[in-house]
Amino acid sequence: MNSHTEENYLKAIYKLIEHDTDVVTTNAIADKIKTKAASVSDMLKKLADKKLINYQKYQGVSLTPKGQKVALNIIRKHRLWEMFLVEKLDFKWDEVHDVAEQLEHIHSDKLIAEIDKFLNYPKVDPHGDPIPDVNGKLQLQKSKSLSNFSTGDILVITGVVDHSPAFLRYLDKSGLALGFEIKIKEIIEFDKSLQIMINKKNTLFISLEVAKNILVITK
Amino acid sequence: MNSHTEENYLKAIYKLIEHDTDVVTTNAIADKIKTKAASVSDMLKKLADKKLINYQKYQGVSLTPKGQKVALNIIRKHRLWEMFLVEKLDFKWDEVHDVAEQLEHIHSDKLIAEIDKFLNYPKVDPHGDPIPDVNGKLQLQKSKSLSNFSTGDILVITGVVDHSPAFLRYLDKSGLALGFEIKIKEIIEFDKSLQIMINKKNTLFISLEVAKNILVITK
DNA sequence: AATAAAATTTAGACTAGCCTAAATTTTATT
DNA sequence: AATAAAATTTAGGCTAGTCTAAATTTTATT
Repeated sequence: MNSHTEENYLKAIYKLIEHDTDVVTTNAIADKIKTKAASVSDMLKKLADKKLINYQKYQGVSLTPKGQKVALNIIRKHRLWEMFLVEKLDFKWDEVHDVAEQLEHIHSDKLIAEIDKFLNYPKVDPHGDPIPDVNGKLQLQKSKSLSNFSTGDILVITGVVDHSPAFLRYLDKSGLALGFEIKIKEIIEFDKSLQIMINKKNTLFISLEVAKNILVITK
Repeated sequence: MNSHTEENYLKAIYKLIEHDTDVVTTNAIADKIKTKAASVSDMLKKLADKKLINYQKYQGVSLTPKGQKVALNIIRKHRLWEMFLVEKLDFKWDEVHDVAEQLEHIHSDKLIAEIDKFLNYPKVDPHGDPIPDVNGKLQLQKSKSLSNFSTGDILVITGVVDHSPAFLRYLDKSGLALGFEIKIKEIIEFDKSLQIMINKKNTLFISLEVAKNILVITK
């Protein structure tokens, strides 16, 4: 049986590995799940015994196929639950994380299959993150950060990098949401901030920091 | 913080006290939650320290108002989740218990309020059990066991005593469901089994044991 | 290459919950 | 009322997961 805690470790490792390196450090994990490095070391030994991770003392860890499967299943459940909360229960996209963090550990294949059906098999969650399928397959994200584009480019918002409620509420307040069209009117020389037009209607200035955290595809 | 385990103890105590005595024994609790009496003794001390139960060594336990509130809140969540599973996700009434047993421990007031709203504020769960309101108030059940009635009585099924999947599936197979009308055609002298007519259409024999586990009100 | 700093692991201890076996208290029976 | 049986509690131990402090290994810097 996979405990709640074990699942959280595997998910953390998966997420740390996802974009960056091919190996995660003990400290990075400790940081991510808000525990101490010593506790992580303990747990890594146990996960390795169960063949869920590849682990050599002092050398960092990666997930075995078995561990990756567990991690992706948790992520699938997390994202489906987030979708459910937003689509069916009127949660805002900045309110779903903590509850989904609990719901993702409910064990019932039927339950998650029915939720998936109830939501009509969504491909992405409310933040634009892809939802792995039952086999752990992920649609690869071809979107890039808004900060990579140039004046005149016309783009569509597909996701966010930062998922913090503070950032998400800022986007709401600025009238930015997934699926909205953005045209880069100007990139300000001084601080690289962007003047953008949203849905051909409103113009808005956003900082480089904000632009970095908005994911888009070209239209 | 109320742990998962703590909540299960309080729920068990509530359910054991519900109909019968005013005090529960250690063994009864051990039995209910499938643990050993020694473990229960340990836990009772802790619950008493937290003022969740009234407990004197060797004298059995009852819930304090604080403990009762926790128990009723868990029961509320359990029954709302069962309702959700049946009404929205196509679960059968014999399939919901184990999943609801997990879902009842999710902590989020907003979540359960939204589920309640989504279901349009149901008063009873799929088994006919009343759903406590946010304050822990319970609609009192005025239904009685079908075994208490006599030939000629016309009744409506409102609930079940036994909640086991086996019994529930037997009812399904026999064409019995909540809200259905029953007329007692005859009570067989020999074994007190009943011949009943369902919804003025089909007749059926049921054992005394089965009759005892069906709750009804007079029409 | 040697050493200092940083990262990681080990040792030893703690808590929540559980267990078995032994001791104690209550209840039932003579 | 005394004793046997049943119920309950205590004592002592176990596991999962956490922690701090100390030891070890790796990495960075001189």
